Amino acid sequence: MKFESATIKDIALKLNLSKSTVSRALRDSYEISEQTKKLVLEYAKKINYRPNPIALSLKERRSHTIGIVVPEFSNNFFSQAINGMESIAYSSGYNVIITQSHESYDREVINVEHMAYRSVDGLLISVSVETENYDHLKKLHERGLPIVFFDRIVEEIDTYKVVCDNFKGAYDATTHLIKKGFKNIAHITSAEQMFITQKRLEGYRKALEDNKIPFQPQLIKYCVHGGKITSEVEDAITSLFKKKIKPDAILSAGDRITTVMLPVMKKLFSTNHKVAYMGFSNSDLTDLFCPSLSVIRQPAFEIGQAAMEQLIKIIESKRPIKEFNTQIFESSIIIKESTN
Amino acid sequence: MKFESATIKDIALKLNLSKSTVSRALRDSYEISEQTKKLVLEYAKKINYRPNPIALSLKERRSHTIGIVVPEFSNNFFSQAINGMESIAYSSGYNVIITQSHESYDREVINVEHMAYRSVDGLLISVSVETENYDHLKKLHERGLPIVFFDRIVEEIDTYKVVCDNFKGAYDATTHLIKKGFKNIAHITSAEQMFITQKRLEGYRKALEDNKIPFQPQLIKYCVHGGKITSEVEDAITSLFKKKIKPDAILSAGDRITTVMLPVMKKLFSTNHKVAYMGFSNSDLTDLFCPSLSVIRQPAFEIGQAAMEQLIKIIESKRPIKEFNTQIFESSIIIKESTN
DNA sequence: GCTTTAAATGACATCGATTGCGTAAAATAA
DNA sequence: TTATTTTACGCAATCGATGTCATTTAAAGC
Repeated sequence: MKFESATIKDIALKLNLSKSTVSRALRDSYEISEQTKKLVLEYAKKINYRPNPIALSLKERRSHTIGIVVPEFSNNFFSQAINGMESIAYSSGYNVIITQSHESYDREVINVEHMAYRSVDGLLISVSVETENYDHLKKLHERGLPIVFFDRIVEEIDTYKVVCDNFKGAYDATTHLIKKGFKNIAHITSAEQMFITQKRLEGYRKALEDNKIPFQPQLIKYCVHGGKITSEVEDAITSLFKKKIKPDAILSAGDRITTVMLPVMKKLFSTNHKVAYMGFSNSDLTDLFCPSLSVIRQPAFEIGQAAMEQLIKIIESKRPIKEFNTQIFESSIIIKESTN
Repeated sequence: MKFESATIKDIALKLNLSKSTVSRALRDSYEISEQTKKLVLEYAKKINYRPNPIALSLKERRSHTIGIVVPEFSNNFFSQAINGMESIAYSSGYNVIITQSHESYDREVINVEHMAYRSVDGLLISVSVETENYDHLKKLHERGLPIVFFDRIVEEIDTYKVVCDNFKGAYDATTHLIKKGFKNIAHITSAEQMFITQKRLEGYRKALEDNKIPFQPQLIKYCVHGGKITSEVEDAITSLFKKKIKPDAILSAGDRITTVMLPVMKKLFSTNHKVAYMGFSNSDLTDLFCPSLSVIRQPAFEIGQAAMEQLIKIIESKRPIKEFNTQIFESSIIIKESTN
């Protein structure tokens, strides 16, 4: 099955003109007489002519398409960020292609390369939890592909980055828990090597320190798959509650971990085990939970917008940009029943 | 900023060969001597040569890319369906491009046309709630673009379709509510013109009929934006509870409506207003709700897989396919506290 | 009536890769 | 030795659109 489209050649043949003339008429060139233009435009409309973007991409080496790679869009933070990106892209005349890495390094490499070699003018990416080697991105970046990182950024590649103040988010949340009287605050977080994991941990530690609560390493649990695999969260929780000093509160880093943690707790402790919960989450549904969940919410839409704006700036700049900054957005903590 | 890649020409120039020879060597043609092949392959590897997919698409009029258009991927049904589609596409050597219509007819038209004219070999689509005119799809379909519909299908276009048994889903859910003793079962549903809305309503009515419960039209409320706008759900609920016969149960059609309905009820009736809830939803979080939610769950992943399989079948078939069928999957009802 | 000049249009190369056809050189057959 | 076949490669067209550089035509100038 093949999908055929009208081309400039069809118009030229029909009207007994050359391809060049038709092309110029369509682009409203001053060199073409009004009469001819009218003729061409009318016929083009009649046969529903559309320029073939593939041919244009080949010629112009531009596709007006931007690639987005996120771990998963069932994660609300990412789907909201994508909405922000789309809003900017569409109003700037760009289209958007989206793929998921499913937290897999291999899939991320495939997607990134497919997009790069397939035409995108630039790339917005939040790396997978597995990604520790950045060669696939470095290589493309060095060869001139504009890249902007958001949320899960790669420190060692010098370009624009857009993140949330993860330190402060975790600091504020931890402080809130401390103020509520919790002393043994566990922190279930994502893979250790991730930049945002480190920042969140720092915020957590600083809050403890500022409140003169000793840091207990055994209260920190890493989930190497970012909570994608339920059992890792289960293992983390099990091992936390095996210790003689049991946590009275849990701070979770990441949407996935937050939402997986709750059913796991329910499953493990059928009785009303009183533990406070607080977590990073952009889900709209946490209010409906039992108990309703206190969360750290990130301005995902705005982060997406900012990242897209920066990327388009790079793409459209005439000369290579040398100075890059990192935009930092504030998250907000929303207090509900789970930390009472 | 431009992103430059090595081309066949670069290799040809360097090795003093013609482009054709290089091309054939890379494709391991029998016409090329082993020696030359080795030379070319080695140099290609050295400079990290990749064929330019844009040029290939132009030439072959095939892109090995499939377009997916869904209303929103924050809707779990769609994100799960997409995962199913990706799994099949990747293992068949296709890449996938995804866009959201955001339940907007205009955006859907733009996305569909962008994809069609941009290169996709085929299209998987679930139409937006606003879409009542199908010309944008008909036009492309008539011109030979392979299209497969899933979930929100378009009846009047003759191609493969993959859906859930919406009639049965609604029938089973309503039957369950009736068996639990509920008599005044309201049905809050999506836009009236949608095929799945009609089927679900039919299932609902049949269940009433089979149980000798009179159908009350005032218990049916349509949300023309499919619940995307909170106020429409609020209005629906308000008007339901204004009547003298108040509903004792609500059956909601659609993920969005289901999850919006609950906070709205909470907001409108702060006291413990005892109403049973049941709804179509593929969210993983409904278990955490207060009360945990009885749902009709659709096999979204499998639906996505099936749709992609059918599409690839059309794309790869040598001769036009004339006979199309509609695959129907069973949904399952999961009983929790909200219908007790 | 012949030259200059502007206006309108066409021919052709280009972007990167593929491919049908043609052909020089080498190998084989007669 | 000459004729034929095989091997190994190059040329050029193609896909759709753009842009440079002619070229034609007509109007204006002398």
